[in-house]
Amino acid sequence: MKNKFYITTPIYYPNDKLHIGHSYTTVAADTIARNKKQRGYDVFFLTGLDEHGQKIERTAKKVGMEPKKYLDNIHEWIIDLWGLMDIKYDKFIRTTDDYHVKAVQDIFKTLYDKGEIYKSVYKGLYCTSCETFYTDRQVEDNKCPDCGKEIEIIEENAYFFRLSKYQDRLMKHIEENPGFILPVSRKNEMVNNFLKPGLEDLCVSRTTFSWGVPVEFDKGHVVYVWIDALSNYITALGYTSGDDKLFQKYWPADLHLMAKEIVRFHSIIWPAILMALGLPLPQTVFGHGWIVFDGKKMGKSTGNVVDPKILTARYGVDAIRYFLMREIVFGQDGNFSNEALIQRINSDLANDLGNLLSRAVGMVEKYFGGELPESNVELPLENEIKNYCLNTVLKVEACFDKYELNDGIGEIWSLVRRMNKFTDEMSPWVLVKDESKKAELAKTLYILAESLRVISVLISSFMPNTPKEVQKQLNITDENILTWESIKQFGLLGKKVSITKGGVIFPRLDLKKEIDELVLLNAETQKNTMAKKTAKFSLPEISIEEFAKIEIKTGEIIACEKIEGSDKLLKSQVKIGEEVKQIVSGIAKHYQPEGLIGTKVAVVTNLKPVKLRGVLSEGMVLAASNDKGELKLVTVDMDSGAVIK
RNA sequence: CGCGGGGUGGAGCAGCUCGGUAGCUCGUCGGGCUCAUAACCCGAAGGUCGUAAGUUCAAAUCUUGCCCCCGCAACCA
Repeated sequence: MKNKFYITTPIYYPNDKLHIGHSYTTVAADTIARNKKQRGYDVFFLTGLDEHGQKIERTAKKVGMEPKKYLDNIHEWIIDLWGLMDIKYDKFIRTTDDYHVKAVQDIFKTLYDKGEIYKSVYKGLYCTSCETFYTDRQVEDNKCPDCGKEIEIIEENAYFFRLSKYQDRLMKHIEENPGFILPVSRKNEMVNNFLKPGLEDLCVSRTTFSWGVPVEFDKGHVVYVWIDALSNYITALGYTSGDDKLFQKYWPADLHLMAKEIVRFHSIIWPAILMALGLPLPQTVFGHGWIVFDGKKMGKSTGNVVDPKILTARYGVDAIRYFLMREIVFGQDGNFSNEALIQRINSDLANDLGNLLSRAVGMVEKYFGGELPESNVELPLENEIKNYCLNTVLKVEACFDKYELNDGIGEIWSLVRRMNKFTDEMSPWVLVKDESKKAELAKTLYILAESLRVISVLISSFMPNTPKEVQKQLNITDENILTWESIKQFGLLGKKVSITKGGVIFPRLDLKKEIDELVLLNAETQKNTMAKKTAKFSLPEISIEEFAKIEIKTGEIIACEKIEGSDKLLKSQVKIGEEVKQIVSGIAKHYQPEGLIGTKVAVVTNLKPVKLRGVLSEGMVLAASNDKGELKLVTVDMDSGAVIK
């Protein structure tokens, strides 16, 4: 009986655009899944989309689409991305899928019937933007501790989950199962920050929006994200549906993989829900780190968004997957930079691996016309190499089991280097000159070829395509010697090896040239997507009457200064005809205050005044900005006070 | 005291949970080789592990204080 292995990524929330971080999680999960599969586990790999909630509802509205339509577009885009990244999931769940909706309703009802969920009146501080309630202690100055916006006091009927009840059991479980939350630093964080201060019951329904799973027995209530999204891990397996074979087989999950910011939900709330349902808990919740770009968090405003589609198109999926899994210590924050990517490709893939294949195959062809004869001599180094290969396989297994992916790859690459060294130690180009050393020569090349067989299998979980090319050049067709078990034996490659020299698998890249190209490509794509986006998601039409409500006039800036404590805001006095208005604008990064004096700009004059950073603003200065973060004020060569229509 | 991450040879990082010879990749310098993708192999230089104090026979690793960098969050009318 094979062991099963159930692995999940979070279901991503497509409110904002997905970025390389999501690819990172998914690639990591795919790599682990492939490795387990290779090693004979019966693997089930789940990923998907979290499609409910107020933010989705709003975003869809903003772009003038039905939520479902909006989500369908995104869904398509992601399926395409995962295809490009060679992600082989077993199931893709969407929380809008019928079976999920039904199962969530069942779960909610069950918990309610069991008394795990109770109805109560919530009177509390609520942030509409974050869709979150906060306690008195968390809120300061009437501002949301998370987003800083105004907090409203809301009183609503809502359902609560008895989270507090599970405090002790959770604590006990975490202490007794050291592998439950990984890495360990994250476990400590959970215990110290959340469990020790004490858990409060959790509000699990909402009446403030409707885009979600309705609570069947109480119209107007919608199941909130905790139960809706987290339970995807069991509903995807058919939990509560008529057919729960998959659930019986695969639950509990062996690994919930995610980025560190959502470890809390998975290590506290989710287990408590499972306890309430009387279900076993997942084996491991693993929180990996974030990817930063050139030391800075990536973002649209900084123009450093890494587009996985561009990168895979240019360098191939394998190179990108290799880089992500190799460069970043799994579990910690890591850096992504174009330089590092190119250097990795050059040194590891081209120089070490590609070159090893190239020189080995090249010599078989050059010295033996592509057909390696059988050789029975034993080389002094043979045993050492054999053991090196075997040990590497075992070490890689251990690394994968501890989810130390980058270390695992490191082990494989020391084998690659060992083989390059072996080549030098044997110096086949010297042996070839001595007719009596023919057998040693043949054996040397055989060992090289055999080690490449082992390497090709070792790398296949994170590089799905390269092994095929290696195996093609070595003419390996027998699937039996490409299994994980088979590489625990050295010498399975047929005694007579024939090779087919192929192309260079990883060409060396010109660092400077590539960096320039990438910057260009990135800028272009961003422009394109931006153009597409505005075309697709333009604002709804308005009537001339509506437009007429906006009063725009020319105004002359007569004074301007920076606002203390803000790096973006300028405060200007603008003369509009006879009147002077004070206007605050977010242009400090683009203009020096002194330079603006005398500038004639377009001003919206009938905007409702507001306070920004405590400073009154009585209008809006118009400016044009593009996706590169450039900004230019709209200037008008007319007397101040002229009406713009 | 908003939250979080981090300060280790020129660069990027590992090691820290469970104290005990400071390790890896890149770069630099010198050498070797010529099968190979100007690649490969060997050797060398280079670190008081941010700082101060404490615990200890022993601290990069544990404790405490301080300094510095970064990300998030906020203002964009």
